[in-house]
Amino acid sequence: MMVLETSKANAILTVLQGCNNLTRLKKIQAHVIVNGLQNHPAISNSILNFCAVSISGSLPYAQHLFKHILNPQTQAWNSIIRGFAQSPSPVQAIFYYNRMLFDSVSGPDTFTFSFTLKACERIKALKKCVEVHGSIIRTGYERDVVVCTGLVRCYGGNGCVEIARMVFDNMPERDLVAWNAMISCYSQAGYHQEALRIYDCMRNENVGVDGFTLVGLLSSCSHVGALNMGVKLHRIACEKGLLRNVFVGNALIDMYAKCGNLDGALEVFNGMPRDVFTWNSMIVGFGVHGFGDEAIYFFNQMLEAGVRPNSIAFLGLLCGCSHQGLVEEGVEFFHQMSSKFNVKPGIKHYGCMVDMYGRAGKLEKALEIIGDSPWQDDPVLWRILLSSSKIHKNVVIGEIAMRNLSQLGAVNAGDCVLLATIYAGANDEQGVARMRKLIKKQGIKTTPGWSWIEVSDQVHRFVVDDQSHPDSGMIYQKLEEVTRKATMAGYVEDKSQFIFHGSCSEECLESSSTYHSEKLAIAFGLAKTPEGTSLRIVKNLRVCRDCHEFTKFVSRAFNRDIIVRDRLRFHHFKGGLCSCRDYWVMVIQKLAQQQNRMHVGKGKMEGTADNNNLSAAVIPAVEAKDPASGPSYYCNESTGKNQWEMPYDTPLVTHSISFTSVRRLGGGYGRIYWFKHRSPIPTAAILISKGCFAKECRELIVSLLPVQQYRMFPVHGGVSFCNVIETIKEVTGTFCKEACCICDQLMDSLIPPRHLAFLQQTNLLRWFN
DNA sequence: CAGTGGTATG
Repeated sequence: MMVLETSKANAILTVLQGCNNLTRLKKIQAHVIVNGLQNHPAISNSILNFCAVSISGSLPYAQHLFKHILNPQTQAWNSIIRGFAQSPSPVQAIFYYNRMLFDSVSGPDTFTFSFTLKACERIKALKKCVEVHGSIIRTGYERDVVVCTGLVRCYGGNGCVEIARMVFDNMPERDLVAWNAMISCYSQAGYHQEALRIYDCMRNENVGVDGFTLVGLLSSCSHVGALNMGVKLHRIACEKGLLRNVFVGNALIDMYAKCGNLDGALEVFNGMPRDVFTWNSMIVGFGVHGFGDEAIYFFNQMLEAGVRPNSIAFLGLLCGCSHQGLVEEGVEFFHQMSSKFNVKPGIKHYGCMVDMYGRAGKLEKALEIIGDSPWQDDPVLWRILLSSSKIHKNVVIGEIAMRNLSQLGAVNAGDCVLLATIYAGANDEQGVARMRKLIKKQGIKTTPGWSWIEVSDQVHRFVVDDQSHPDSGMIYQKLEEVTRKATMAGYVEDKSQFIFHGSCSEECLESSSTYHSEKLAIAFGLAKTPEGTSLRIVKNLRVCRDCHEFTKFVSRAFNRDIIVRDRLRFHHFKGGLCSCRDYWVMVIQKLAQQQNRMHVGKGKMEGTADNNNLSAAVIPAVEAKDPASGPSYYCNESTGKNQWEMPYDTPLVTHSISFTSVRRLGGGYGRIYWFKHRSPIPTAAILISKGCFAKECRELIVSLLPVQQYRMFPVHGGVSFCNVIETIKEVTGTFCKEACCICDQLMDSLIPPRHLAFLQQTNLLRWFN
């Protein structure tokens, strides 16, 4: 009999392995039940795992299955956590993780942690990550490579690059994935030099290189304009046969385009399979170089290839049109966006339009665009208009733009400079004086300017009047020589007041800035590279007029090609001329001071970061309500509030708990857990707070507690769950899971109706909001 | 029985 069952079970397991859709699965399931194997651990796990994890599975169904598992084992928990971690609502993974820690006899293992960390990373739950980290250490899994890699990613993704690095450094061994995680962490956080630097360490450890490594490194190369490094990576990609990897190819295209080498980009493009990213990289690449025609060409090719353009394709397209002055085409594309391609224009698209009209001198039209856009309350568009007004010396529109900026409380020094320049152009001394006063009053707040230059695989960064470079002395000496030669070639230093010369670089505003960062970078580059090679410099701001002139003459005097990528576009200096044909004077700040970062995903970020805080967690309990399985909590979708579905006085059986929560106590969040020892009357309680309970709150809580034994417990990230468990042991004298099962600590606003009424009567509700 | 990673726009 046993043998027969085993062979049946094995047969079913084999069929399950090949299962690829839900309908089929349900048939197999029926078969399983017929054979009485529904409690076979391997089979039920396999079914659950398929439903939770597979693309052709079904998470709700997995949840349903999970609910009916009596004592889910670690693997079952893992399946459901993993399923949610990769789902559109990773927050539920954390919900299950918490329940696992509290409700389950099964403890977490390395898999649990790696799935949970993935969820933390995706929803940016830093505090939860810290806490999981605590649990990892406590359970002794901190030596596991995969778990640590998850931690590195999670910390990195939450902006804690240094912490990520610490975890990384403490790992007993690091595999390729771990290195890749560290590289992409640096790269995505904008620590490009570090990303490239760590690659050197990596090479010493013989872990090899794969597509992931290359993508991370290439992304950093494009940000800092490290073409030489990029070319080396290109070679490695060739050797490893990775050129047909779309990710690598796309990263290469982007790198070549951002480093100003469009031929290189084209070459890669021609030899690889393509996806949307590929096309976008080309369109954007040509667009930011001001090659509108080419951008349009690639756009049309993309359509022919049957790829649907998305908002980024249009951004590149409009940017190209705007720079090349293709107003009609740009307008046409802008309209087609929504009418033909069903892509909703975003603020950046509107920005391009304002810029396009503004640049073409159609300022009224630009004003109209802003009026028609949903972003009138955003300073960005007004700032673009202000810049356009400057190009065309239009005082009236300039003042309109400024008025709007000031109404939005968004005026900054750069704006004042722009308007002052317009006034100066109109010989309005008073206007200029007004702006000067305004700048003074506001205090000049500028983005510090810096320039990057790559010299023999090393990226060097300079700021204004930088003295921090080890070769500082040499650099300044060289700069003197360079300036002398440039002057002999005809360069005249333009130290006159920024306001009268249309410079729009913020760097010019920096106090008595004698040596802008790019001059230092140029001097350094000239000193450190062989004659005849070209210099590539990347700036975070626009090139100022003086530096632009300077670079022109340097390129002639030293017979060097100098390619400067500034915030907005490329300048190819050669023989005393610049590819932008001094267009830069007109190329305005446009997107330079875009602040839409603030708008994108604002609520989301703030909301989740706070909500996932451990004891404060407001993670919605979205467990589907299943009438068959008795009272439950659920999240009311329409109000977003968690609902209490259990009558307050329901006598509870084992595995249930009476629970109430108090929010915002003493400046933190609080929570009370009541425990039952197989009896409907709570025998002990634990009060948990993020900080300390306010005295009056404490009194209230204690008066509400139907128990004699209680304990106040401050919670700190990283140890909280363990603290709670320890405390349960202490308070109850034993650690009996059935007796003291904490249910759903996450339901913050879970206040039973009767309790709520009481709170309203006593005006105590304010503590809950 | 299982697990970790990637590109374009700013």
